[in-house]
Amino acid sequence: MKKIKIFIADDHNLFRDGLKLLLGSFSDMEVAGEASNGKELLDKIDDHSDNIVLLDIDMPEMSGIEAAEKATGKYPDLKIIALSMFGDAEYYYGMIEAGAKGFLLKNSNITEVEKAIRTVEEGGSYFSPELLFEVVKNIRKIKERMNMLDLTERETEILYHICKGMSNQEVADLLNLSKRTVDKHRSNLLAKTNSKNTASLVVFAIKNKLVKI
Amino acid sequence: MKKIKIFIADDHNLFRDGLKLLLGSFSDMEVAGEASNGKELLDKIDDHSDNIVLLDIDMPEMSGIEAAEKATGKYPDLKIIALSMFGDAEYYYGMIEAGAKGFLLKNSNITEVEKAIRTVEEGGSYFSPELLFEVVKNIRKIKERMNMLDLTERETEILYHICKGMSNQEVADLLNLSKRTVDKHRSNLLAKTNSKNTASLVVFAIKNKLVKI
DNA sequence: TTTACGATGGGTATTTATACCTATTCAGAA
DNA sequence: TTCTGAATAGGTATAAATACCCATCGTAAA
Repeated sequence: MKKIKIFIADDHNLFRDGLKLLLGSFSDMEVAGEASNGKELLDKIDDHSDNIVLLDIDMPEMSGIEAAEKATGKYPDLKIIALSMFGDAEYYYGMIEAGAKGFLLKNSNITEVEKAIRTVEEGGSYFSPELLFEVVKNIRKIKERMNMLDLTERETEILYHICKGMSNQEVADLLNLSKRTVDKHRSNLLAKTNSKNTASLVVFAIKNKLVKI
Repeated sequence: MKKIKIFIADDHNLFRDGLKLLLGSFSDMEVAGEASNGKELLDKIDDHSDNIVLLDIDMPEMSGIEAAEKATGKYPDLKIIALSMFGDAEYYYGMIEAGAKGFLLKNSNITEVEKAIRTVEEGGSYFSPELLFEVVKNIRKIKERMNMLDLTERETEILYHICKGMSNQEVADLLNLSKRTVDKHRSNLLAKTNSKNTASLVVFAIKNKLVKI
């Protein structure tokens, strides 16, 4: 009997080890490999393109989404099931775009994980119902985020430095620009995000996860 | 043989189930109960005061710290081992104050968990070495946070309005104060939070949950 | 009953942010 | 190949924020 080979990428040893044991109860599955971050996943994924990958969204070094993008870029047939905590519903679209075939909450039970693995293994898709509910609930927020998502690279960069507490002059010196250029970018940021001043701009940036704090 | 009874409180089914299986490999331990949030833990903890509780810090409804405080208030001899993700080192002091006897990262392996359980069960304390390292690294930040916690009511109120995007003049009009008074409060806020301008003040406020966004 | 501190507000000065206007260059899309 | 838009930057002006100085009043703690 051909076993379903499963690869686990999660930064928590305890979680990986526990999941391994849980999956061990299914005689037709085996955990073929594991990684504690996205980089490691990419290094180890060679010749495993027929595997199921259980991929944690929230990992250090390289986020799950970034890892998923690169992995499906390399192996388009790779079957990725994203694992996320409750409240990470906003990463849903990112993961779908990155080619994930399934999306589970860590709050799921092993039966749901089993169902997801079997469905995806057979070429289908599986998305946790609770998560879909969350997504629908947050759809307005997501739309707002999409509307504003047309910040340019430069604007995003400058927004980051603003949130770090730098003045326009300091940002200009750092990036070898004229202060007037930074002024202009900052004005455009206010307009695009519909903010009236620095304070509301920073709140907007954090609320919409444009910057990490 | 008297078994070590272990209670697991974590909001992720998968994690709980996995941990249960992992602990099952030790013949002298048994998982006597579990809860998916702090409230449930408090409801179920009755007559289990001799147990070890593995308690996740980050839970919905009632945080791990709050749950730990209430639980040790009820059962001072309760042996709590906190579980946290990397980066939650700032909750270290809160958990210690709440009476936790141990602190583990979810990144630990089962051997370390076993060691922690046995040590705490025998009346000792166990703290993950990586976590202690993190704590030392973040000690300056923690001090800063402690220093700033003495924001006055007025300052907190004004900080809130600043984060809403109001100028000093607008805040003054709203609260029937002189603009100069608001100026002064704002300066004091910058000094107390060690921020250099509005942007870093807002980031600080959000990061330290002084305002909700 | 001093003493400390929060809340209030004024004087003055500088720096920074914000709002309009303008223009050039360059790359990619239509 | 024209055309759009991003990135660059200057002129000018006002508004806002920030940094020092200072004082008064009331309350609560030492």
